Amino acid sequence: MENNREFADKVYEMVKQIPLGKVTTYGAIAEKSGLRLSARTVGWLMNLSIGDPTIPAHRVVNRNGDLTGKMHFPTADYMRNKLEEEGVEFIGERVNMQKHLWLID
DNA sequence: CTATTGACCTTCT
DNA sequence: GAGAAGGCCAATA
Repeated sequence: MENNREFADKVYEMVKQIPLGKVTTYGAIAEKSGLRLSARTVGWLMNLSIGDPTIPAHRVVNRNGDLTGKMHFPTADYMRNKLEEEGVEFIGERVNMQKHLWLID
């Protein structure tokens, strides 16, 4: 059935529900989706999400707050620029998780 | 169909 | 505290 699809669906749903000026982590999404040890798959789905304006993949960062997927974006500064534009504070090359880390309810 | 890689995270040594 | 390995899911060659 659509069991495997459920994971991707949940990931997309949560990413789409990320409030403006907030960022989340792959682990949080993976864990909330039921795949705690499969954070990598989240990234893969995000990669496929590129091209979908409904999925703000630029708001998804890793546990370190580093923009790991910036290289997969149109431009390396796209992610950083977009987040800054939304009001996200940056600490060097990392996002201020302590302030903008959004956890799923 | 098998093997390798990839936007990660956790745990052991 | 730092480093290395394992684990999961999916896509590509």
